[in-house]
Amino acid sequence: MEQRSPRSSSNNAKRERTRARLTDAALRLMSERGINATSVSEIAAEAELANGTFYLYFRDKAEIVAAVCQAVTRAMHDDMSSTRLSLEDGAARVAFGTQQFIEIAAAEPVWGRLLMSAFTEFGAFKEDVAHYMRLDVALGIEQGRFSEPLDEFVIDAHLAILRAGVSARLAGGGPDVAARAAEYQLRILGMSVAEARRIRAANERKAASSDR
Amino acid sequence: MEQRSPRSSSNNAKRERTRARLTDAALRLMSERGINATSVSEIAAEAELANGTFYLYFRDKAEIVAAVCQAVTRAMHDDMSSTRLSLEDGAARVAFGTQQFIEIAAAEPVWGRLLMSAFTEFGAFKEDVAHYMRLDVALGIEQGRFSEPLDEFVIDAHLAILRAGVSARLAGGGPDVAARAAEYQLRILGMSVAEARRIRAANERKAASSDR
Amino acid sequence: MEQRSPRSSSNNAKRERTRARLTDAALRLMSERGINATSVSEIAAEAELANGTFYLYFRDKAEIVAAVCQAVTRAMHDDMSSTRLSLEDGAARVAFGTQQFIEIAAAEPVWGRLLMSAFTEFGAFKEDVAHYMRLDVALGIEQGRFSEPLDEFVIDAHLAILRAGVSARLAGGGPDVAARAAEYQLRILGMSVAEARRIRAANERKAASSDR
Amino acid sequence: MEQRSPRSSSNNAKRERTRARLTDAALRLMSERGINATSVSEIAAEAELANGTFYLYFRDKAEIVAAVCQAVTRAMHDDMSSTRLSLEDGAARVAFGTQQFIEIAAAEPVWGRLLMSAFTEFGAFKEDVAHYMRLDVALGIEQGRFSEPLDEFVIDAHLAILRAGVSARLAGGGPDVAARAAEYQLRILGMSVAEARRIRAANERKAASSDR
DNA sequence: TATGAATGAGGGTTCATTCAT
DNA sequence: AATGAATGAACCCTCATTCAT
Repeated sequence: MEQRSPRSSSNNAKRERTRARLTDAALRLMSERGINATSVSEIAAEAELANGTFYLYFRDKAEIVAAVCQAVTRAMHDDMSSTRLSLEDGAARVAFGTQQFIEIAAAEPVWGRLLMSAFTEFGAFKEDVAHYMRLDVALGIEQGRFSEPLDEFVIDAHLAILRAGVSARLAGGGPDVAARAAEYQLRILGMSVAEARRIRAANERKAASSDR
Repeated sequence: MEQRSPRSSSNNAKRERTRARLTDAALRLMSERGINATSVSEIAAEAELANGTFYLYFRDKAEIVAAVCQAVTRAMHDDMSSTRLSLEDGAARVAFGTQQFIEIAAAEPVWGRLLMSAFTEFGAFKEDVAHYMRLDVALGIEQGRFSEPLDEFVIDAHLAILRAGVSARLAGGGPDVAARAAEYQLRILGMSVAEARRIRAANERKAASSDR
Repeated sequence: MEQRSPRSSSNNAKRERTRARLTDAALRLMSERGINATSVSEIAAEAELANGTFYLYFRDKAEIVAAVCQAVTRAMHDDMSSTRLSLEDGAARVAFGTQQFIEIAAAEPVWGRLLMSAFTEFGAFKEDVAHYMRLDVALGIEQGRFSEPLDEFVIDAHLAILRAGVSARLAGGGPDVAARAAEYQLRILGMSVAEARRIRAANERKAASSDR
Repeated sequence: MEQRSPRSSSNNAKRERTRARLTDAALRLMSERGINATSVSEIAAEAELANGTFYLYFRDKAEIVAAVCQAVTRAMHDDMSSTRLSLEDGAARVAFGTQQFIEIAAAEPVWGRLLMSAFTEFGAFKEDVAHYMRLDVALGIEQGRFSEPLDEFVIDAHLAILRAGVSARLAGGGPDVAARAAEYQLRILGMSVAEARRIRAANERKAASSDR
């Protein structure tokens, strides 16, 4: 109580660690059985914490759902960024982003499955993913690569395809699902079949050359 | 014993009416708050029936969910069929089907919202819709109108766009959402932007000329 | 309404038949799944009658249970009486009665199983069976064949052995179970092992010579 | 974190106390009205706990039934053991065990009544009691005291007599019921009336000299 | 901060019984 | 006499949340 700063800093670190234990546990469980089907007690137990401790870190169940979804979104974002942002062609970015997103979801099925759950059981989450998508699409439009306008619905359709891709991939679809999803998105944006295919092919080369 | 038929017919009528009260109540509630979030007691209460009465008409909750989804599917099907089947071009059929589906969902938002719920919370239902979709897509492919193969994923993508269309429309999107969704589907199938637009335009004319 | 007598007699016949349908149904079901586990609706359905009809014949569930138990007791009694009553030795009667009782229960497992159920789930029934038992034991005592007094407990013990015999026989025990149960009862009554065995042997001969 | 042990010990103490409240309540109620006729809510209410609390201590109703039966079995066992095992004569042991069992059941009618219920409504329990019985009977057989073989049915008959004894005693039968039940068992096993009576008499002396 | 015992509303389901027809 | 639709209390069980320690 006297030495405020050091103590509270260590406390903060501890707080952070405990919080992480909870979100990790929640991620694991919700990914496996779905968001709604995961109970607060199960989360606490998985985190090796007492039932009531949960409420020292989250106001209610909704709050941890939000936190976990955000965490996964962020983690996926971290796993992606490097190559994608180096692409100057908006269309290539859109395609590469989608393809990578799906591949990461397949490589980390815990993330992927949570996302699928979040899409259907936790509305607020959608916006998180849509954000990045919008940026890439906007870039492509600016560059005159796409004929479609940038509005709500085009993003909705994009997201829908992304979801379908993740879902199919998690359900055992081969890796070409990712590339196809990307290609479909380009077509939706108004790109010709030939051009979309070219970008897809280029991306598949890039994806193959990057380690993961 | 003599007046068998009238009696049992009146009883049947009553049974039918009560059953309808239940499915109607279920439709209303599930449409509003989602399938899982609607409890059997709520349904019974909304139907102004005692809790236990529910189980005289449905073995369990799953059964009424199935019944309601089936009823809505059937109602939508009835509202659609006539014109669509008269179209000989598979591509036109695909587009017309999607557009009409979305418009009906918008005209009967109670149906539409239930469908959205059913897509995510009642797996069996998806297949019902996918079935008709597959037929139309197959026709188009046979006619050489599409370049994409007819496989799982292409249907998944199709359904995803349909869902996005219904959802956007229910959320307040204008009527062009329906036409756009149809157009996107055609593009996904590998049709050129111009051709897809042509079919969309033709469909919009047809839709306008049919009363509903 | 005018011709009271003929009508009501035919009605009585019909009433009786319907009542029998219900008790038969109850017997079948309760025998299979136990008394408590059989519901009134199931009984009515098995009797091909409407739910509510049941209450025109029985005040409540307890009443049909009583009726069924009584009916079975009576049926068993009818199946037994002839030979047993011709035995003049009380000890032989006791043994023969028990043995036959168990054998009939094994031959008509529907009866047997109901009895087992009734013993444990329907107290009042016990007295029905005890009645006949008491008579035979009393006779033996009068004849000086047994050393034990005729009181509550000796009858309880008797019944307990009878029950154990029926139960073991229904559970797959061989036919010697019936003879052994009878022998045990004689021993309980104070008869010497040798004498009890003699009577058992004599009974087994009688049982073999009677068709059923 | 430092005072782990005291804290958790106090918690354990509380847990133990609450659990005991529940088992006690269950014992009382099940003893009065039977096992099946006692509902979880009644148990919780009798224990002055909320409904849901029950499930923090027992997975389901079956578990508390098992726990209560086990507890009573154990309590009875603890109340018995000392003298019985000191008897070297298997026959004496059999008789003494039965007599004591019945007497304890009479002295603690709550236990006794639960046992009666358990015999008929909780199958698993029967085996618990049969186990000890078998040991004693086997000993007597080994010593050549009994002429009957040690098989399923002889144990069934034994149990049946024990049950009848407990039941009669609880229903108001005098203390000689216990001794008589024991005597009957010996007779069933093939011991002569005189010898059985001798052992009974010896046991009654022992029982009188033991405090309870 | 952390615990974990306790809560109680709510979920799905069954069933003896009543009553209008 | 017969029907069978309707009732509603009761049952077992789950879970988000609170609170004394």
